[in-house]
Amino acid sequence: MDKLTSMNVFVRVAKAGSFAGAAKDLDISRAMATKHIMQLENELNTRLFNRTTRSLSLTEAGEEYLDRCQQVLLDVEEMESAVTKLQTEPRGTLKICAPPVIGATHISPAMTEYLKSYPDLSVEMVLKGGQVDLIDEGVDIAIYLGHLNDTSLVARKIATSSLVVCASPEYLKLHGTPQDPEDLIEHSCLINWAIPPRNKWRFKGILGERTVTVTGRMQANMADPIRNAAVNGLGVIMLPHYIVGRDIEMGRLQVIMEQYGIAPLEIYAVYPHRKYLSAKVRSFLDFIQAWLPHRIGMNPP
Amino acid sequence: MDKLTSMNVFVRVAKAGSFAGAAKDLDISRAMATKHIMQLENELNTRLFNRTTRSLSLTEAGEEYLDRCQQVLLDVEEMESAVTKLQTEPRGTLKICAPPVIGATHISPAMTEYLKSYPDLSVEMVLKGGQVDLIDEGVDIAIYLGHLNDTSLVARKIATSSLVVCASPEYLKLHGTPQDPEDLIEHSCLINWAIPPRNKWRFKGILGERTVTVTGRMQANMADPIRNAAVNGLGVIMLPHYIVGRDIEMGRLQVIMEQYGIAPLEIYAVYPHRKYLSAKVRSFLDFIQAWLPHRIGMNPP
DNA sequence: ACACATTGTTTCCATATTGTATACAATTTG
DNA sequence: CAAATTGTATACAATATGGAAACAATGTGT
Repeated sequence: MDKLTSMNVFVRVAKAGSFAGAAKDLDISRAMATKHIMQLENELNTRLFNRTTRSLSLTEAGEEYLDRCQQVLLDVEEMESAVTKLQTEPRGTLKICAPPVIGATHISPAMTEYLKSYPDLSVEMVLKGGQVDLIDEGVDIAIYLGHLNDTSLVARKIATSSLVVCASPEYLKLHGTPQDPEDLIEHSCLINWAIPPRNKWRFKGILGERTVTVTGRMQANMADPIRNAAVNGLGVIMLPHYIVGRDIEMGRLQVIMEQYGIAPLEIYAVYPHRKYLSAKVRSFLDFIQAWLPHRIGMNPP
Repeated sequence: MDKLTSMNVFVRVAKAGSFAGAAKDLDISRAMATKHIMQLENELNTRLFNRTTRSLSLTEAGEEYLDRCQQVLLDVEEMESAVTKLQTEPRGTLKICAPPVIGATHISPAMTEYLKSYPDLSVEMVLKGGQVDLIDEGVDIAIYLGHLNDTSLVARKIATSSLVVCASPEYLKLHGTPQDPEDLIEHSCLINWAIPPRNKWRFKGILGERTVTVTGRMQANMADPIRNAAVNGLGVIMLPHYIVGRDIEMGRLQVIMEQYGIAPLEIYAVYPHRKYLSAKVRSFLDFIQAWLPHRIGMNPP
């Protein structure tokens, strides 16, 4: 009895929640399904399912076995396609993590576009900011803003977005329009800690570079509240163009200090450093790297 | 034909360098060995061995297949023992990387002691300083000195060693004995870039902490040349006790500024962040953490 | 509450596969 | 150049595989 086959049957039974369902999926008899599972249980000397003739649930051991089985099966598949040099299609589940705004506005549309090409692939998106433990959470790819100094994660720059300083017209009318970086010290600058450059805003003018440590009436770890506050006249913000572009078009926000250069925000795709990269990860990285720069209104990196 | 069995046969054949040898190891007939390999080759549509009736060599595809096969087989074994809750003995090969001096003087003896308990385990030691790419090099555990800021590697503090400032008696007679941290600026301080605190020596005296940036006539990326130079009167060094302890005992070096406190050197074992830690890694970490602090002459962390 | 349908399991059996023994050709070694 | 050893091919016995049908257990619908 091929153990890998049995493992596969096990995974399918666990997913289907029934022997009969899995048997139909795999096009085998119900009898064989039980035999495979029994074989595994005998070899492991461990019950994998709690079954009362009518309902199925994984035991604790079964839960762990399932998790690892899937990994092993994927590894084997990867291995075989790598050796056969058959560039197999991405398949399985791609779990991706991104900051909320860019995730919702850009990564997610990219995802749906990407999925069209690969019917055997499904995707799981987690939108949250800050550092994520890729391994523990089983994340395949994370999107990070700005540089990340972590040697055992691999980061690939997939796009850049220009940073713009802006405020609502009302605010500027009330407090005046800052002309120089130093003027910002007197202003209320709203800070998003999740997006570089945080509270150290660096400008490149005719006279060289200048960095201003700004403060203000509001800080947050997400871009949306900050953007909103700025629209409502609470202060000056420095955010990537992809977040405030629309507000600027609509006149809700007004760009200031355009004469100064600001190093653009760099957007990275980050993935765990593995010896062999799975097809789905490699493929999506290539895709997003080609797709994103155009949509985000900037040149490719 | 059980594919995992076939994979195992393949690995054994590759290692033995012959079908007959592997067959004897596995206690099967030579005929079966060929059948297993042919089965794999047929499924993969790829030749794994170049065989001229009398000699064997892996094809390029075979090389890669071997590498991955071993990983998969280990994973499966790990999985089964994890699920069975049988704490299986460490087995396979443990590849460990350590800075040269501590590697030769402490890790290596620990290793031989440790190996006694586990007959199925073999070890591969790489002695080199600096950062190592654990994944690419297939290293299971690396020993680092001082703090490491890499979020996706896990670091466990396994010992500390006090740092001592010392110089040869001849040097001190010739240049005088420094009494205060500031005196060091006038002295030749030999720096080892591989061991913190490098050229920023921090002392804790009655009057608080003081950090001195030292310079001197020699720098190196390994402790030995520095130690040697100091013994030969080239200057003052700050090195962990486990390196210079013997020289101090023998009178070749003389400790100075003992009245100042120096934060001890922290010794870490670092391993890749994986969801499931293999028995051999977990077990060795526990061992070294219990073993090293006593031998290195310091309290456990 | 009760018949029914569906589920997981067991039994039986034809078929396919596995593994060994043996024979054979090719090649190295003494 | 003989002898031993290697990888492979063939034949055959033992075993395992997989499906059909029977069976027992449990929800479900009326």
